[in-house]
Amino acid sequence: MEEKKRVKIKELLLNGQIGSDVLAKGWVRTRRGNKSVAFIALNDGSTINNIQVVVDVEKFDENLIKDINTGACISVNGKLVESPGSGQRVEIQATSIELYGAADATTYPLQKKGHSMEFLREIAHLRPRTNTFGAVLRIRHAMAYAIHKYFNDKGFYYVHTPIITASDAEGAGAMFKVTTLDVNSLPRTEDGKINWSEDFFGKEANLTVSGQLEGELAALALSEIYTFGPTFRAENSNTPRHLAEFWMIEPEMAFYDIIDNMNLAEDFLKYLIRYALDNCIDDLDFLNKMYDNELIDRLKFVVDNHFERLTYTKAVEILEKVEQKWEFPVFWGADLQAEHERFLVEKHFKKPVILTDYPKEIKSFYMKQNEDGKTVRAMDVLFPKIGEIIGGSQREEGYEKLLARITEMHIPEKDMWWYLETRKFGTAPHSGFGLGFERLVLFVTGMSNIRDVIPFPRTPKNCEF
RNA sequence: UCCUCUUUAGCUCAGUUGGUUAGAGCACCUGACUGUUAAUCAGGGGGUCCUAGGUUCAAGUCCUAGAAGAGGAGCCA
Repeated sequence: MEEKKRVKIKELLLNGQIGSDVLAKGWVRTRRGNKSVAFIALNDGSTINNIQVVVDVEKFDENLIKDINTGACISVNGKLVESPGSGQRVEIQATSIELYGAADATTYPLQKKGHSMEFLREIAHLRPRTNTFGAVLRIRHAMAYAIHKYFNDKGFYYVHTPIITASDAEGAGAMFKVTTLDVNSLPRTEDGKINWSEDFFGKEANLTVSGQLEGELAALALSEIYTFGPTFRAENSNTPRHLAEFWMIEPEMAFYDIIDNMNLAEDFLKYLIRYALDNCIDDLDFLNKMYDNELIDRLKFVVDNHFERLTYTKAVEILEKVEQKWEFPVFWGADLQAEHERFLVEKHFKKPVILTDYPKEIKSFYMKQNEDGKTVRAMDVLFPKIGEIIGGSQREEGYEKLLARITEMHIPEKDMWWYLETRKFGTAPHSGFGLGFERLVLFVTGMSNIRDVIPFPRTPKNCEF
């Protein structure tokens, strides 16, 4: 007998030929019906849409049909026919069904009805089988693919920066220690401090908080590069926008000034959102209907409008003039708080905003200093709902100026020797930025909690699965 | 880390001023129904009221401590 090939449900629904014999495999979403006919909604993850399998009950073993309930995995042979019922174009008239795995209805935690996001987080091993997580995971994949495609098409090289690092220089946040020492009996030096020279790397090591500094090294050789990998922050942040383990995209470009950097960031974000609209519309329609009925309009709005660009100084002027009580005072030199950023994006400009030229005191040591001596060429891209989605800057390429900042900010020069050498030998103007991948997926899916756009969220007090 | 709220059936929740045997919808089980669309209809089973201690004749309900979850803030991406 000829072995039939499984066809994905997405393909069957899109291009399935009426009258053809087909083989479909997937997980049962629901089973409905009566004594003589059963309807099975089958999903294999290739699309948010289910295919309807119609079973003439009398032709099948009664016990087999009984076991085909929500969560079961089956293989279906049958004929693809036009559906007489409304709601679907085609359906499979089953001729034989193989049960791969039953799912005991009394203990299977997923129901046909919706569940709360909180409950689904407790069963993260099963939540990919829900419509919502299927949609989110497909969109997440599409965004990862589009990121690589965008940069590849522009001639950027994908550089793998280290995940374990000995430098703690960027100061982006608290780090996770990496060690093979026996924590119950740590080796000590004579003055009682931990003797890291006995550890695996012979010195203190941590999980990276950013690949930027290493990315700069590559950009000062390959011109245009990007990193895309996991990063780790040991901050005790309990918010819907923070994770202890998250993925970050960090392009770094030689010969780009701050304007080029902004142009790239805006074009990049619009490209990604447009890609989602062009390639994930079924999933977006579902999310738009179930969670956020302004989602698609908001995505289109971002694609169609210029991001508002203004300096920090100008933003402070606007905020100072506004008749509004702030929880945190606004004055030149203060870091802008969430309430201020939200006001600018959601009330004042009503569109994405790029703020530039922040006071140097509130920004990192590596940012290029302006001639005014007070500000640096930083840029933050602020989005509605999620706030800062991108942070970036033109980098300080002058050796003396960089060294002065490092000294001022009490960063150990000996740890930064390799970074400083790029300014000593063949330095070049260059720029870059960081995009939090989950923040992007959060915006594109309209989900409200970042724990629901990554398969296995790592947050304080949570490292299950 | 700070502030606020929440925790009762598998899930989502109600539970009055502290008072008899703890309530609903959905899910599940049984039955009915020859084309369903989160199918429908009838019946049934199902409880460590988050944990520990306390007040009281009596605690799901009041008090204290703790745990977990959520929202806001800070930190940031």
